[in-house]
Parts: sequence; structure tokens; C-alpha cells
Amino acid sequence: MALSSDTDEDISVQPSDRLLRQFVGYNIKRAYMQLQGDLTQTLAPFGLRIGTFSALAVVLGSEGISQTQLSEVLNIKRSGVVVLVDELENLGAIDRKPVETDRRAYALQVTAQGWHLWQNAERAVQSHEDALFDKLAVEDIRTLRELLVRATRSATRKRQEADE
Amino acid sequence: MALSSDTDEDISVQPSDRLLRQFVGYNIKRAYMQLQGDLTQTLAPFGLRIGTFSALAVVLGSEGISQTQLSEVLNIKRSGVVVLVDELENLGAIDRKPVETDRRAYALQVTAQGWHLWQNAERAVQSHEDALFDKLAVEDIRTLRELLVRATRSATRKRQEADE
DNA sequence: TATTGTTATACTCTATAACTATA
DNA sequence: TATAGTTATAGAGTATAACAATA
Repeated sequence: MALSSDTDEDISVQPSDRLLRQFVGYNIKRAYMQLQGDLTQTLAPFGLRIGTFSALAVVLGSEGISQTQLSEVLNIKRSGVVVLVDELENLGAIDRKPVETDRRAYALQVTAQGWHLWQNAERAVQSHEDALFDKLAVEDIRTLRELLVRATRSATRKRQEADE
Repeated sequence: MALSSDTDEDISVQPSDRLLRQFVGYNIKRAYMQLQGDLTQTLAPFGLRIGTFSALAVVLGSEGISQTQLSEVLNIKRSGVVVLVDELENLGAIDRKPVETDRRAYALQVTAQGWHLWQNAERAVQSHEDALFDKLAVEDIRTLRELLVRATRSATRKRQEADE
């Protein structure tokens, strides 16, 4: 493991959350809480929120996806997707295209405008993350991302086993 | 870096969040969202929520801490701390002890009962995390935790610089 | 004047449940 | 009967703003 040498201990007498740091879950929560504020600010100039940014990315990567499928990928309920899609539609970023073979469903499509929006927002988020994590080596960031993916995968597997 | 060999690509045609995976922030969000449900369930039998569990841990590690200090450590507003402390007090886990030198403030203290509660809850959360992450090598979990701590520290530093 | 704890209120995100129109 | 999308409502969790007591 190639962590750089920044493992200073918390030896202060000041109030701290030392007892909580041992939990992976707590550290994930802390990291997320601190990040989401910044991310929200980064996306605001584009008229996007974290939810709509994510939804746009998924539709972009899976043209013609239905709202139900989108809810499964984003891991939220269908009722929540309606709001996100409404918002993206109002931005002119995506279209609800009727599905000829199933008139209940919509095929979600990213518009040309939506594609440009994504490009700009994606670049902003990326450089924001670069700045935010510039104290971590590039290699460490990659490690972090991969471990998070695998931890999530592991948790998902556990939950699926529990559901059976 | 000692990642084990589980770097399978997402090559399916199924809808996916592939485009989002490149962002550290998104992976942190995913991981947290998947984790918090399980954590809530783990804590429920003890009458604790994530917030009260965290608050109890901080008070335990910093006896006599004030509510304002607690709000700073937990990174939430003072008004939010009132609810957490009320709840822990109702559980008999902590006391609001008057401060003789400043009658506006309380010194928070963990009761004997609160200490036992923490011990049991801490053990439950720990074994839950062990089970949840048993597909990750112990070394990888340590890496993940350290990187999260450092990423958060880095983000905090950035925000403080921005506030100046 | 500033700070501690408190209350009331509002906002964001998400879930649940009931509905409609299709299948 | 079951499913896709929708609507209305409610629940966490947190923020903001105003307040009383105290510094």
C-alpha cells in the first residue's frame, strides 16, 4: 500500500471524534457531508443539483432508458425520478420520448443542449474534485475510488443475501 | 498499493452509472447511501440513531464538552444538537451538568448506563461493519479509512481557505 | 454587545401509498 | 393482475432566524 506519510495522530486535548474514526461508515458519512455542500455549489451555476447531474449522466450513458430503469440505477424510488426528469426537461437537457411498443413508458433522451450542459458541468465537477483532493496523490485517489466501489459492491451483495 | 485483483470492468449493455463512477464524490455518496440504512437498523435495537450514536461517542471521548463544542465536532448547528442531547438524556445515557463558572452552558457527561450502552452499540456496529466488508482485505479497509480521513481533511482545509 | 442553549419554521431528499393508463 | 409514470403526503436530517438568560 502506497500511502504517503501523513498519518499524524490526534493527540490533542480538544474535543474530537476520535472514538468514531475507527468506523469506516462514519468516515464515509463525514466525507460525504463535507463534499455535498461543495458539489451543490459547483453545480448551481449550471442549474443542476446532485440528483439531476447524476440522472443526466446515467441517461447520457444509456440512451432510451426508462424512468423505472433510471430509478433502479440511481437507487431511488420512481416517484423521486419524476422530479429529476421534470427538472432536466425544463432545462431542455433531456426529452421524454414516447415508446411505440409500450405507451405507458418513456424513453429518455439527452438533447444536444443537454450534452453541452453535461460537458461543462462534468468539467467543473472534475476540476473541483482535483482542487479539493490536491493533497492526495493521484494514485491514492484512484485507490480511494476503487475501494469505495468495491465496498459498495460488497454491501450490496450482503443486502441482497439478506433479502432472500 | 495492495489492491486485490477484483477490478472487473462494467462491460454490460444494461443501464449503468458508468459515467459517474469517475468521480470520487459520487462514489462516496453511493457508499454512504448504501451504508446508512444498514447502520440505522443496527443501531435501532439500542434506541440509537446515527446522530445520537455519534454524539454519544464524542461526549464519551470528551467528558464535560459543551453543546456548542459538540456541534462543532459533529459539524452540525447548535439547534440540531439540542435534539440529540434531549434524546440521549431521555435514554439516560448522558446528563446535562450545570457549569458553575458559566450558567449559560452545560457540561455533558456520560452516565454509567450510557457507557454500557456505548459498549454494546459499538460492538454491534463493529461486527456489522466486519460482516459488511468481509470481501475487502483488512489492509484495504484500513487504507480506505485513512484515505477518507485524509480526503476529508483536505476538503476541510480547502473550505477554510475559501472562507478567509 | 456577544454567546449558550432553545424554539419555531423551512428546506432538501427520500419513502409510502394511492391513483391513471396502459399492458 | 401487473407495470410505468404520476401525485400527494410524510418522515429524516439539517439550516435559518429569533428569543431568553447570562457573560
